[in-house]
Amino acid sequence: MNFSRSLIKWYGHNKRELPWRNTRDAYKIWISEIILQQTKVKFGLKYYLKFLQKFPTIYVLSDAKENEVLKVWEGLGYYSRARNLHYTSKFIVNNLNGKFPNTYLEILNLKGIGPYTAAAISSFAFKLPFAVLDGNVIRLLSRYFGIKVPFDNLRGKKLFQQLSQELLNDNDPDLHNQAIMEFGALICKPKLPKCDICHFNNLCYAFNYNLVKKLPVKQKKIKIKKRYINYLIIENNNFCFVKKRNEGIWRGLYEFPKIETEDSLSVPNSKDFSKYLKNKCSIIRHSDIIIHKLSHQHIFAKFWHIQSNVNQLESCIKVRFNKLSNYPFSTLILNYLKDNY
DNA sequence: TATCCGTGGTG
DNA sequence: TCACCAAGGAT
Repeated sequence: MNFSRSLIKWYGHNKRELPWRNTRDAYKIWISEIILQQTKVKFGLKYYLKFLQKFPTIYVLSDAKENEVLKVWEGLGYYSRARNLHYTSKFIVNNLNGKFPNTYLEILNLKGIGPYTAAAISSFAFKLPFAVLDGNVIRLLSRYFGIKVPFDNLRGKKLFQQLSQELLNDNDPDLHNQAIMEFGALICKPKLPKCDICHFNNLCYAFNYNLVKKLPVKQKKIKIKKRYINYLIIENNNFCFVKKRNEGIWRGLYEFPKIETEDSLSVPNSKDFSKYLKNKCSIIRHSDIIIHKLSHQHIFAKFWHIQSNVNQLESCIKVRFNKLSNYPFSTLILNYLKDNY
């Protein structure tokens, strides 16, 4: 039995029951694949169920407001996925008569869909012979074949993609792709892989040469920036002010007006405050420093509660405290609101 | 092409 | 505690 057949047989006996595996509906498969990008299955599952409940068809999604889509996505991270999903739903409804494209290249051309997702949808929804290459596949191939080429550069990616495609079972590309990813997720794991019960250990290069912990090889290291942000919760009776982010991290989400400083979180000086508060105001209290860690930056945040009589703020909207939950916020702000209101 | 984009789990 | 990583893609 060849590599692919063995994987598919293992998959048949060991797979997890997941809702997107019981459908050929390209819309549902698309949603699941976008949600699962850089996201653990267990975490993404609840968002998948919530998303399809709220947006059961591509038409419902295309009719929604961006705020609604981001609200459902709230807490999941990588919010451009939600914005692109929304954009592409409109594109398909308006230009493709609501019919999800059924060729690899057409799918690949959709916004938010790259090589991995195009191969996944092509194979799962249409049984087209395109091999997926994700973190699971890279790890498995790297170990099994003893590939020491770093995967996080163009040469490495091409090498792994080609190998992945060569191994593909053209008769069952859908099962093959599911199986190889599931095997990577459950057996050939990043840490403490289950080599003792692995069907392939006798033929696995890394296992035989004690290189399991060294493979795959990653070249680059990420650099982490530090940022210092004071959020101003400006209260006027039952109202406060928020504004929509238009760039950078958390684009499309809402936040309180803020004062960002360079080196540390000092008390904002009166000049900074007066930019926002021309009328009388008083600081009621402030939070401790909250450290919010993201993949590329550590944010040191402080929330300032300010009593004021201002009725409008530039580029801000005025929102009742009990209506804040209608707007999408970052997890950083969400956690703070949850603990303090 | 290097960097940016989130959050939570893991050992 | 902390570095690493997850069904990656856009710019």
